[in-house]
Amino acid sequence: MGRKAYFNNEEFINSAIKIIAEEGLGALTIAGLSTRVTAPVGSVYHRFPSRDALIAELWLNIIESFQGEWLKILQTDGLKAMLFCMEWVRNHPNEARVMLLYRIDDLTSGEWPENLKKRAQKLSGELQEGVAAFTKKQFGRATKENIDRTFYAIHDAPMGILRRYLQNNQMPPRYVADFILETYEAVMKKTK
Amino acid sequence: MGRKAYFNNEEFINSAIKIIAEEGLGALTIAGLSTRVTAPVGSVYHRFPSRDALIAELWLNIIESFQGEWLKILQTDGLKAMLFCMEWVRNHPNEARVMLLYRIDDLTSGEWPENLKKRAQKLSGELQEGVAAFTKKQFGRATKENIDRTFYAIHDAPMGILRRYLQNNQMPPRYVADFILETYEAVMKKTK
DNA sequence: GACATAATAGAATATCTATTCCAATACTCT
DNA sequence: AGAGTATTGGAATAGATATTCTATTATGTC
Repeated sequence: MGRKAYFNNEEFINSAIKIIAEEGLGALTIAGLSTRVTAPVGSVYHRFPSRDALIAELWLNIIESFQGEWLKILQTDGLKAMLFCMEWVRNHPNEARVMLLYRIDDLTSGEWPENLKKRAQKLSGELQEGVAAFTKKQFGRATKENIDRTFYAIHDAPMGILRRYLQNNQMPPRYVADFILETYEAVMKKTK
Repeated sequence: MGRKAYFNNEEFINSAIKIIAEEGLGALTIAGLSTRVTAPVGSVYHRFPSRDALIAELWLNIIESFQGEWLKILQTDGLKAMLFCMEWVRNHPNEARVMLLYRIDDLTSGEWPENLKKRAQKLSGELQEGVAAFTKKQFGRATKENIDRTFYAIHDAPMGILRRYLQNNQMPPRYVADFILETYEAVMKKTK
């Protein structure tokens, strides 16, 4: 039933990620994306209702991929979760640039399709829960301050420094791991 | 000689900062800015050669203001410099949002006017020097790793967590100071 | 092989907003 | 007062690009 597809969603998503990572969000035009994939614009709109939806989709893909692994590791080991941030950035430079250098609020403007909203909510919920659970395990009680403390140690601080390298189109040096490790140990001591 | 000005550059700059901080970069249109200031668009273009130039100008104003004080403090005390980040964000919420949530590369697209380029270069140079000098004072030698370490402790880590609150339109709680303080002490011990 | 349909093709359209441009004003200086 | 000019005022223009729309082309089914 119907013609066979030459292209597939992933091609468009991945090319779009590359464009944003390499040339910035402004460089992501539907015409440009089509050219890059050697597809007609119609084939983009055949798959994605709008540019915003395409961007939301790629954003969710990235976050789901990162956060899924990260939370799994976090269930057993905070230290590893923190170091995983660094490895992930090194292994997914394009995705990392999109995730760290842009905020979703600025990537898209209009309303999101319902199904994407759901995915976003799910991600947000899982994040909250995962970090809260780890905080409780670590400190006994998951107060707001303790949760913030945890989030700082395993996410904000590592991502803060990694962002700087990505901004300058550099690969984070290995020794960055020392910094965030020392932070983790200092900030996550028990009995806080 | 000539008509007296109703408006002044600062009005436009400050309103533009507010617009970006409150509604995002995309909401900053020349027509919208004019409306907000109750000025005609001609008066914007009378002062700024282009939207990009206006944005570059407001960006430089913010960075100069922040970095100037910050580096001065850094000359004498790293701990205070780090805490200053936090106070500055609390005291300049709009400017902080622009500085922390956007990167200048994405704010503007075209070439900058020559004079703005100069200002940007000056800022960049002063930053390098200031941090290198402090690193040398702290660790004896300003190796690349030590400079990165310093930068992490007094800038990346604090800004990393502050960014998260700004993203959620929240004021960073006071206890954030504890986190970054503990980080500083752990990461900046001598003899590294 | 004809039909139904999924997908490609890409030209035409619609929209948004930066920028231009030309008057109209109000101020200073002589 | 008149000349010269900086500035306001805002309508008109231009350019970019997201989106629509109407073929056209394959593919599976009967």
